[in-house]
Amino acid sequence: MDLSTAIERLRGSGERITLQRTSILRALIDAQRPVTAQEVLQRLRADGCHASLDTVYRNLSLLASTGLVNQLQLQSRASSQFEFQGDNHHHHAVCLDCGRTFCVPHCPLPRRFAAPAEDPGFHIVSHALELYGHCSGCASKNR
Amino acid sequence: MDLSTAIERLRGSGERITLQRTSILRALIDAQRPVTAQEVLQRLRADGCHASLDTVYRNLSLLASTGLVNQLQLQSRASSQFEFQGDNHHHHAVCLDCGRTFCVPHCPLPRRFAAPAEDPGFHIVSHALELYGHCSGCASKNR
DNA sequence: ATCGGTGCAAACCATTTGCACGTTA
DNA sequence: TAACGTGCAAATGGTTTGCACCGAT
Repeated sequence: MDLSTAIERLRGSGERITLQRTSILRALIDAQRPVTAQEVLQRLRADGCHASLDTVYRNLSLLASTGLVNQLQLQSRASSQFEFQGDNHHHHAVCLDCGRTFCVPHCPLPRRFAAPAEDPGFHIVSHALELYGHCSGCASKNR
Repeated sequence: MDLSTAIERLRGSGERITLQRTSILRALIDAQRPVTAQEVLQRLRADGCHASLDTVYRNLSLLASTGLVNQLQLQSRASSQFEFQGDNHHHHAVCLDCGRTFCVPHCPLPRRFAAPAEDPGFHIVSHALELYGHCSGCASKNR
């Protein structure tokens, strides 16, 4: 999905299209990987768009509720990361050294997956898989 | 693994055995599922053990660094959850309504799993899988 | 013109930390 | 008794919120 499609979708759900909203979407699309709210703000500034951190949060949250953006809560990282939600289901690999997050297209989950033993009636609606390790950049630095 | 084994392991790595530490371990073992630091504190109080929240955090963090405790960061939940780390690898199912976390013994990951396309040299050391959905208790309430 | 969006500052809340005192080994 | 652990209170840092002004429709 590209920027203008995303904007049309937003407009379709009755939201106003502001400079900040457009820029935040563009920043996420440009990033190509999950980024923090702070990183979004920096990208906006670099882009010449004035916005405050609270506006970034407010909009990321709005975008997440429309499904255009996906919010990740990763282990051992203080702040959440946000990514533009293309239409493709995927997972993430997180570098334990630099905290950078990469996308992993493959999903190992079968259609039907075991329910928790303690609650066989648990109804699964979604899932998240994170791989933790060391990216090649950090691995070479540590050697 | 039981409480005394865990304590021996702690002692083995040169840590002092305090009343608080023992009680926190016991609370986690009793809980049988991941709980927040606050819940641990409540369990200590119910157990008649005086401790402050900071001590709970300090010890959970210490226990996590020794591997006796596993710290989970789940989506859409403000605070992290902690669980006693038995020797068994497992995953978690989180109820989107009540926030309760259940353990899922089965792991769908093959030994060798795809690396991120963007970084083929990424070295995976661990992973986490969370299933999100509705537990049977909440599902029946919502009906 | 209206109503939602934004910026600012202040509030919140989980978690962390400094320091003096208590406790384990 | 020598470290280390704990409690208290204060700091921290990401995120949220109240309110007055601004801008999109």
